[in-house]
Amino acid sequence: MPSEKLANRERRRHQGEHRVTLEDVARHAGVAPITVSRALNTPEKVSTKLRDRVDQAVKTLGYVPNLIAGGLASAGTRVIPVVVPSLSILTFIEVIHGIQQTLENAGYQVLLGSTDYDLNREAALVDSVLGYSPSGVIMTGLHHRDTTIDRLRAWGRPVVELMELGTSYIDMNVGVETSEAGACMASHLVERGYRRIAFLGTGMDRDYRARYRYHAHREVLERAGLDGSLLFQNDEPASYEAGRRVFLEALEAQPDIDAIHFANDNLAAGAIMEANRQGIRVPDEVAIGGYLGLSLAEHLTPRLTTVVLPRFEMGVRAAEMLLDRLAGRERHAQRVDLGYRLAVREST
Amino acid sequence: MPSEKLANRERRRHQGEHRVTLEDVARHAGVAPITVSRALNTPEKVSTKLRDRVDQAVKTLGYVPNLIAGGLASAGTRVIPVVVPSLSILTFIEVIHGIQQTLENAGYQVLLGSTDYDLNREAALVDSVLGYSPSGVIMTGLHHRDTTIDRLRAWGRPVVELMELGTSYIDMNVGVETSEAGACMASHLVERGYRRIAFLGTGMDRDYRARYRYHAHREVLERAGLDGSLLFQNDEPASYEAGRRVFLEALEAQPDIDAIHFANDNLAAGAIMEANRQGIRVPDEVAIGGYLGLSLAEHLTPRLTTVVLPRFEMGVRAAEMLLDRLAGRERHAQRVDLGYRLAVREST
DNA sequence: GGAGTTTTTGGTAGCGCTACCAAAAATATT
DNA sequence: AATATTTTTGGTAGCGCTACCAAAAACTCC
Repeated sequence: MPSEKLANRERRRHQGEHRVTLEDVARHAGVAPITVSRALNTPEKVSTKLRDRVDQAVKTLGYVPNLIAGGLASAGTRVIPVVVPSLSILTFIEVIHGIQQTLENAGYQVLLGSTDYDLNREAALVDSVLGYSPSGVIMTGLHHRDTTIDRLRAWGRPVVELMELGTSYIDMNVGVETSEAGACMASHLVERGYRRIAFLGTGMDRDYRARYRYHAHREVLERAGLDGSLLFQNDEPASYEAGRRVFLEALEAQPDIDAIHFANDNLAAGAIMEANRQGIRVPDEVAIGGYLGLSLAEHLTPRLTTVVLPRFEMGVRAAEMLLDRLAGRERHAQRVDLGYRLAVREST
Repeated sequence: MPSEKLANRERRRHQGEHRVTLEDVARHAGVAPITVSRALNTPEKVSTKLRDRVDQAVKTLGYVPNLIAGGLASAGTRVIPVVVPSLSILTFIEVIHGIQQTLENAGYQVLLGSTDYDLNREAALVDSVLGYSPSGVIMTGLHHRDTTIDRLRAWGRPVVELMELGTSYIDMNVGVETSEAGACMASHLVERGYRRIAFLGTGMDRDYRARYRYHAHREVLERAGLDGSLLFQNDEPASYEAGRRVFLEALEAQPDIDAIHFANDNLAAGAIMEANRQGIRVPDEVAIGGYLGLSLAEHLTPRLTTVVLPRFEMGVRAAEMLLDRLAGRERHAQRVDLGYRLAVREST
């Protein structure tokens, strides 16, 4: 014969770890739970008198709203996952900064995910973070596994893909025409009269945006009747040291190189600093151009010519596009080209 | 007379937005919902046969676990808020990187919060993120509002405070003795024979760790019979440009300064690069020391002498301490001194 | 074959809040 | 004063999963 079951109100979970709930606040304030919920979330629907009582009870009891329960009840949280390929590259750091600042000011929280340039890892990460019923998602880049694209499209909530612009994106896209940006620097070097122009990068097997810029670079050179195949790369992550190394490798392999288009400013800066140490005069002996627009570029000797990518603004804009969608506004186009600009300085 | 109420099963929320639930998976696999939950979360408690059926159903239906509901049911999520004062300062970026990589590899997600050095904002942020029933929290620094300290202590889950070490911390503390680190550089400069040593910083009204290092610097100098009051600062955030500016201000105000202790490497690097442009020979005319250990320090000409703070490792360690606590292990002490090291290079 | 133990599977109330429906109170209009 | 409308407040089932309790099945030992 079955043992006697506990009465409903005797059957409690998590014995011994009681936290103040909205129910407690309601009892303390002498109102219904839904009135407490309204006082906190839509105060304009509650009379001043009751609002004051609720606020007093919240303070007195030290109540912290359980956003998990609220999220379950309302089918969503104020969390926004931001998925980037790397947290050790300044590009993404500044973008995250722009996103985080904008979202936090709007009362949202950023859930940070890093894929290490692995699309399978990205797919698993997306599945994981969607479990938190976020309000929207911000992804980096347009390259994903088909499963990821299908999942996010089917999900039906706002998705922003940032960094490079493309013609096929899940929901919204903000960034720059990365190939054009590469072509811009290549054109600049050609117009400056350099003839033996190399492209130097690292980790380009994973960083397809750098590959796009190299392809554009190559096209510009070949259209100008120059050799576009001068490519030097290794598998290291981008760093000053990697820039230093690949710079020396390139000059040793091809001493007649008269200009170098670096895949990014970290590499270019590493090269310029090494050139300074070795007495290689930039741009007299070899011109150097970069990509990104790191603030360091303005302080080097010589100051670095670079293509400036508006990273912080990209983050801000991605967040704003998402927030507008969430608020039912359509202030932004679905695809926003932030543009880049060529900062011509002393190194070319 | 009251209108007829909907039957319970006819009364549904969120009409028109059905997502696959664990219940659907259970029906499809022909098992109870709790068996699906077990298959996904504790598979060793489910027979192979049923596990396979569940996995198949998950794939077929494209089920994504609702972590909100799971979090409510189990009184917690696998989210870890990480609260830092700024996302534009490399120090914290590298720490976040260490945290995020370690937590993500352990199946946790980082919720990113930034306080902009405002303790009131920090208090509000803490209240907000606790609402997600996180497993633990990582804070930056030991200075908080009393309300924040009380709240986190009462919360009763793991809390790690990182960056500087102290004697009073909420739960766990990992970092370095920041005053000693400041004293270390000051001692080095004194031992090198410099007599007119200035301390240069920015934003020190907010950055109390920099103030601690200055106080320690001052003590070392005065104990050596030197003038410890040579302090130059402004209110800008730390940047190469700020470093450049405050460097020129200091030299103009006190041309006899023969060494400078910078509050961080960004400032020091800005100064070195400006010195290069203006033909000021470092360390011959003025020695320069920094704090942090930025990788840039090794590439400047002259290479920067600095106190290296293990930032990435600090992040990794903070995350590991939290994870150990969550797993019921006690591999780490509650207070971990990571130590710093003085990297003596060419600039002193 | 039966008793005892362990493993596997299941039922369901509850986690905390809110969407939905509705009642009560207050205000405006006639 | 009565009626109509608007504002404010309330009841409760349900959001999706799981802790807790329990039953069923499988296994071991005698």
